[in-house]
Amino acid sequence: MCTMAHVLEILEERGFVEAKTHERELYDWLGSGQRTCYVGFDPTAPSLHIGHLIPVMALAHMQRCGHRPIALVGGGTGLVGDPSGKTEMRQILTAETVRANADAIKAQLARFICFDEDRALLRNNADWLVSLGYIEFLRDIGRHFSVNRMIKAESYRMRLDSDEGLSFIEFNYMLLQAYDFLELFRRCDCRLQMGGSDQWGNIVAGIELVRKVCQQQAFGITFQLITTASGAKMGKTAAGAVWLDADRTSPYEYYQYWVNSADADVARFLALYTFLPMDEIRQVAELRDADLNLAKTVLAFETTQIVHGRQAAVEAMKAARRMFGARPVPADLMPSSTVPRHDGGQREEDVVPCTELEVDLVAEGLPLFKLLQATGLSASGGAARRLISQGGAYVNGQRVDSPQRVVTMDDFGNDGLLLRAGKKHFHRVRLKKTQGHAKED
RNA sequence: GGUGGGGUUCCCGAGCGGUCAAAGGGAACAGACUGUAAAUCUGUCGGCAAUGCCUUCGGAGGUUCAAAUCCUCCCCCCACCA
Repeated sequence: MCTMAHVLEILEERGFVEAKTHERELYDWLGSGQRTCYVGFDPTAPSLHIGHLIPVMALAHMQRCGHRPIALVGGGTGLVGDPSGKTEMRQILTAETVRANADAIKAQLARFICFDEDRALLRNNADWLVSLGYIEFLRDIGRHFSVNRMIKAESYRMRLDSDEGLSFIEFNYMLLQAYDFLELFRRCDCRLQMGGSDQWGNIVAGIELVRKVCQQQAFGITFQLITTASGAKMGKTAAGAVWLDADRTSPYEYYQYWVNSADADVARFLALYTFLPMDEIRQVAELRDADLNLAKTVLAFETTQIVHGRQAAVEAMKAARRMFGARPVPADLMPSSTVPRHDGGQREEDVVPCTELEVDLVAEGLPLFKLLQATGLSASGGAARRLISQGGAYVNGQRVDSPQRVVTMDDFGNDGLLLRAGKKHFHRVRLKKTQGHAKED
């Protein structure tokens, strides 16, 4: 257990914290022993995405400082849907979906947090919420809540003022989340809840419930809403969210998301999304212009390594280096990073997205726009034709100038054919023997 | 339950019988410039075997040579009133 650094100082220094309750008492409480804290995750999808990373990293820092994090999967609250900060009503999930999603999320959390020997706990609030009796809940919990206060809460304001309105089921969400806190306090001596800034109202409600019911002090921390330098939410790309699940977002794409970070975001993201020491991260301030790309390499490598493992991260980096010709990271830049500093052996593993085509399809010539469409580089034939006519299509590094371009066997080398759309989107196409006459070799 | 206002292409939002695949903005994509950055400028932005054809304006019918635009019924949302 590391005792030299106070977790609150770490979280503050790295830019996580937006607000906290009872600052003095919270600081003392966290500094005087092993504590238990929790963050809730609604299992609305079978994978976490980059937007979830802040609370996940915060839990990881908690554990690294010797505390015991609880990841609370909202199997019960997921059946209700949190309206906080949402402009639209959540889709209501079935119990089976919630259960499956919770299992998947647990596996992903394990990449950040060690669950061995109860060093961290995973709980599902379905365990206590689903069996609640309505009348009993109203009498025991509901009586502690003032509707007057609730409707003034910022978290409900948006929906209360909107055209969409707020349904009663959603209005109850605050009570359920407050009740979660009470249950975790009782079951696990958990006195700290953390969450996004939109969770402030729900967290405070829980703190008050613990005080009213148990006469005990509990605490809350909310995190900054992290946006990119251009103001966009984290993890939004044209293709949708950037997922932690390798089947939804490949390690290569994940790496690319991070390496494409804006200059202004690099240092901030290193602090938030990696575990590298802050004094090394501060070096980034001295980098200028293209040198910042080196820091982006470190950022992308570290983040990818945490989620997908070292092997995948190395491959993603090598692929990026091959495609974009990035320079190796010098030894003195962020030395704590385990990013490979030199080009290692020439592995031919290719993590660039790859499609296999049957030889027969190519033998008589395949229009390029069809191929662009088939590989997903273009959404439709029309989009592919547009891409070509705008000069954004490349075959083996050569810009294609004719919309009539046909791909033939001559375009395929040992590595197949490398397609490129625009500056950043690569796709490899390999040939496979057509079934039926696979005998020639 | 009453009255009024709405549901338009990824989002916001015009259109209110033909000239509408549907203004404008945003997002996105491509090009130029670059550093796989930002900003800027330019172009594109429903689908297709493409000087044409097909699908789209909450749903189902109807009127008309012609409908996102008019009529009928239905579904959903909002506001005020009860």
